[in-house]
Amino acid sequence: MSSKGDLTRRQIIAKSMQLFSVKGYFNTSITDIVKAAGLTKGGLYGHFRNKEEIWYAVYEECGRVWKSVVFEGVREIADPLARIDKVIENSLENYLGGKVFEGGCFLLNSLVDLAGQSPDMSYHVLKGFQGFSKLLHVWLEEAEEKGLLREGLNLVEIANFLVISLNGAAPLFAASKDPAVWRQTMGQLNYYLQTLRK
Amino acid sequence: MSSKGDLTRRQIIAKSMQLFSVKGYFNTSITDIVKAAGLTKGGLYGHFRNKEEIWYAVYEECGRVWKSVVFEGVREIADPLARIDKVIENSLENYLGGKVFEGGCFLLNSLVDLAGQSPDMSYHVLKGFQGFSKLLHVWLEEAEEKGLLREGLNLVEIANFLVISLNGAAPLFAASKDPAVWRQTMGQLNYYLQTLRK
DNA sequence: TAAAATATACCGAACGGTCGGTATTTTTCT
DNA sequence: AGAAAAATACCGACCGTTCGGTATATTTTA
Repeated sequence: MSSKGDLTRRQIIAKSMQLFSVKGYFNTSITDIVKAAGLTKGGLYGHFRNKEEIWYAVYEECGRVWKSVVFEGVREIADPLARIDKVIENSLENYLGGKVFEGGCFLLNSLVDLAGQSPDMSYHVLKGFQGFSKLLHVWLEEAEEKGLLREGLNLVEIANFLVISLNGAAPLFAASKDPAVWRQTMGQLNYYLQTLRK
Repeated sequence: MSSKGDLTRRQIIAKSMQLFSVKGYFNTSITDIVKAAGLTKGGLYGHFRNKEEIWYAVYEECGRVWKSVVFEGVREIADPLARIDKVIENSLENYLGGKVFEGGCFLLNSLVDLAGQSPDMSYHVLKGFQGFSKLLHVWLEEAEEKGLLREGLNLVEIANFLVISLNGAAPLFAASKDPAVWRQTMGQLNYYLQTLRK
């Protein structure tokens, strides 16, 4: 399972994830990756057929990392609204503000980089964000059933708005490196969610 | 003033703006621009010394376009909160949802593309967003002085949050092409601003 | 006809990707 | 266990192409 080649493959993915996050997919060259991973081109192409295949591997790994950070300590929270609070906190403080990526977020970078260019790849990322929104939506419905929310709210719209706001914080934090970006976003999203409560 | 060369220059800027919006700066080649503008390389390099200079020209032009769309019909609004409402509506419905760009927003694309790569260029874009936030902040202060807002609000944080949310809508709309993205953002930001009123 | 604008032809560097060949492991056989 | 065989991992040179950019020739405009 953990043979030498497997380790190298994981190293390629890890380094590529960082490079794609900072430089973007198109502006990261195979040479960049190869240098960062301490390899040569020939070595790399023994593990991946082409550059796109590296992206898909990074995407999967990034999804795992994202889930582990964003949903940490969430499952055991009974109150669905507190669960959402926790996910927002994890997303901003730990995922974005933490040391997950050196630069901007790989997922958002990919969305911007690939939109209107590589439909297949960007579709994957978009589906991921939609899945996230869907999950928040389910939790909001759960909150509604428990009578925690005010009447007549558009839950789909609220879920999407949360995802959109979280996404907006990413590029501005990446460019400014100012923690105030995610702190203020957290503050306002907390307030916003508070206003939805009964 | 409107000599043939001037017209060509404007054409280069217009086409580059579209290409940068869709493909991003690094993944747009000079050849792409030249083909779109109906020129050859030699012709282009008579107008710009290098690719970066094209970006700066596009940035300035984009700023003009952005202002003209986002602040349309805003000056004559006396109520500062209504002014903010209008700017949000213009940003989402006309700037983002309108036909200003074929793909994503050039400004956000630049922020993502250039962050951690070209400090000079990304600094320009960041300053622009900060200026936008500052303007919203001034309007919020005006609203506070007029007694339109609840007490004890963090106006800087609110202004930044508005900019962040507007920014978050851009990549998701660019990738999905679904107008619901900006419509729902508009709905929730309207609601959010409403809760701040006295 | 002089100047401005554009086209042509080309440069060196870097791109993604391939290839033959060589270490290095891992498996198989005795 | 230890040698032989097979599979794996890796290197470094090189492919065709495209990159941003330049020098010069030709056309167009005023």
